[in-house]
Amino acid sequence: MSKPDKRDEIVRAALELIAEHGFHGAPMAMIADRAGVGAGTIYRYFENKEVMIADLYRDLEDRSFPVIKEGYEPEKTIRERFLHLCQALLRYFIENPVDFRFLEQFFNSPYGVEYRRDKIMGKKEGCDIFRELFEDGISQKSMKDIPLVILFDLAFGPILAVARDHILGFIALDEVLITCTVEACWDGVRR
Amino acid sequence: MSKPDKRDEIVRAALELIAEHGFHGAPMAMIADRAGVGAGTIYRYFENKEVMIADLYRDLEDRSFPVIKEGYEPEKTIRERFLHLCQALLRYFIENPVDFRFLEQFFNSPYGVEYRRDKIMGKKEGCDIFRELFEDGISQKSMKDIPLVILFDLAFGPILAVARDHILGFIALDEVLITCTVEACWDGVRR
DNA sequence: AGAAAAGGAATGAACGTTCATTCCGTATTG
DNA sequence: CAATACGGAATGAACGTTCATTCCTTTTCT
Repeated sequence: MSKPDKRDEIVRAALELIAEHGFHGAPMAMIADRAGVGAGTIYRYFENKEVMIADLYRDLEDRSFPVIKEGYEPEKTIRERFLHLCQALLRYFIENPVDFRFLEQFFNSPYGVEYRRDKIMGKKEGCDIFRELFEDGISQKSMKDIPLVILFDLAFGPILAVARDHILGFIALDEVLITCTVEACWDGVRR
Repeated sequence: MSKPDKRDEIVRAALELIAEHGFHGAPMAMIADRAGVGAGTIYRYFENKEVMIADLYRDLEDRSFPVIKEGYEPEKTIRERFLHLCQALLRYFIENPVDFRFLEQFFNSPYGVEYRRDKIMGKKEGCDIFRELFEDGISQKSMKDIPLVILFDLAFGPILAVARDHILGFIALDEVLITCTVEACWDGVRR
């Protein structure tokens, strides 16, 4: 394929560098360099760095959500759905470390925090499969009856921590450890 | 105005600004300003910004560890010790949001990652109460027999996530919710 | 008075962004 | 068909800003 679009090259380079060095450690000049384009070219595709980061995130959502939802069967039990989703999430992170590191940077930045605020406080709709699952879990009394946000933290806190430690090389996750971790998360949220 | 040492003022100002805006959003000039000192004065107390950040972290450890260990009784059961420690930790974060936000920034930065690498990979000794507790927990078969790092993530992942959400205003933690959260963490790590 | 501490303007490096210019594929002309 | 004109895409040197750090003057302390 002759056409790795310039934009695609920029997106790839930006994701890599931001994942590796954070927003402030990834100057536009360096991104342009790695993408093999001129510094000014980036501004033909993105209004400025801030907008570029937001677009990077949107692209990433569009790529990752379908993968994570793949094979999800809403008819199964709460427990099975939970395990499936958490495993899919953890696997996605392990297989796409650049995406994971970028997400960490994003959600630790002011933009990410604001994004989350909008989502929690109503407005936005996102990967609502999770929300539905947890609401079902509570009303069917298979999960603890505590605020949704805390339930999320109990489930995703460990997933994110474990993914980070794997990617940083502090542990080597295999199938067995993934299963252990996800089941331990279930122990945390189950009633 | 006898006491508040210049150094203390600088530390306070730096902690606040870094907690609020991150390392890159807290220029030395702004720190000097808030501390009520000249820009050059900072360099009489800290060799440079990097060293200052490391010192800030060490100061913070010295202040927080004693508070968290307070009232810890090594004779009690694993479960009781775990609950005590996690509650103390979560309470400390809630009562010292500036410290918490600084720690988040620190551990998301290259320095923090390197610090953690040293600690996990042997060399350093830190708040070893936790390590001891978890090793006891495994050998006494009251905790899951999985790698220590994962056990840490299962316990602290949710604690940190919940503390963050509280400080960002996404939930309002009270005594009841703190207890719920910590007990859910126990459900995650217990055998 | 002399030494130590504090101050803040000066410095130079690094950054995001701009813009005059170049490049290149396509349309137009003779 | 060859030569020329055109226009949007791409470029990267240059700009203005911001930052950490230095340096020299002023203030404070003994």
